[in-house]
Amino acid sequence: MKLATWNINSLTVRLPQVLEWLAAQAAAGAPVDVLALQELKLTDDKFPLEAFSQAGYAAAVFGQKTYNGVALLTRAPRVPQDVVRNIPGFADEMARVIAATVEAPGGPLRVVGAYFPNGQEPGSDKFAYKMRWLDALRGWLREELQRHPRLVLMGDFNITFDERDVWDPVALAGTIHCTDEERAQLGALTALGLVDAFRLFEQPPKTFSWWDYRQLGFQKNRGLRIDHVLVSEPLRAQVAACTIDRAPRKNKQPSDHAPVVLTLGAD
DNA sequence: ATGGCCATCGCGGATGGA
Repeated sequence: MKLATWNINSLTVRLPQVLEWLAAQAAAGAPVDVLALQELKLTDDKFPLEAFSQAGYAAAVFGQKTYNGVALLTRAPRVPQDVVRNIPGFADEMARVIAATVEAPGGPLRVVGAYFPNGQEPGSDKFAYKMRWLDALRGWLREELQRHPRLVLMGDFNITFDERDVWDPVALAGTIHCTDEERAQLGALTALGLVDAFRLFEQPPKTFSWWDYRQLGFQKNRGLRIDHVLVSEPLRAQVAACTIDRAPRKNKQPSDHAPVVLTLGAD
């Protein structure tokens, strides 16, 4: 079973690339079973349900005009069940979280797709919002993990774990995505019993999931690893692989993010 | 380097992203 997360920075612009990527995975013999999308930047009524349906996918959508917006795609015959939008009990104008249960080998899987706040700059109002949002996410996930021990949290976290995730850890020390406060929040999340699937495996150094559009960031591999897949402890033994697919970042009009892919074995 | 790039809204240039 294959799951993936991808911040596509406008589904209006990137729909053809998403369909093309899904088709390429299937053609390679390993179709994507669940895809979490972030930054749709469109409302639910503009979501291309029909196009995904023709590609063999059902969808749960939580859209928003201009900013944010998240969705979960599931390959037929799977459908997203028990869908939850945003963090229950946390009032939020922004569409950042969508959760659903999907069938999987070894039992149902709870999948949480999330677009974490950027935070802009330490000390800013947006940074304070990011911290509040992370507090609320953690509180909710603690309960969610009790209800659903087999849980995957994936998305654009907008936080690096450590200096391995940063192209220039010295120059970027203490800047947004790299602050101690953000990393402490990430640590608190993993302390709930969530594991960074990517680091369960030996990985090439300087593997990133995002590159700035400016200054030939991708060509020079000046990037960050800020998109993550976290799995709950009961799933750890099932994790067969976790990789970042740089190929779509080479497209003509790419998203600034690349998809992160998780492969789960039978058990 | 005051920024470079990209998407949105909307038709100029601000805002947000990371």
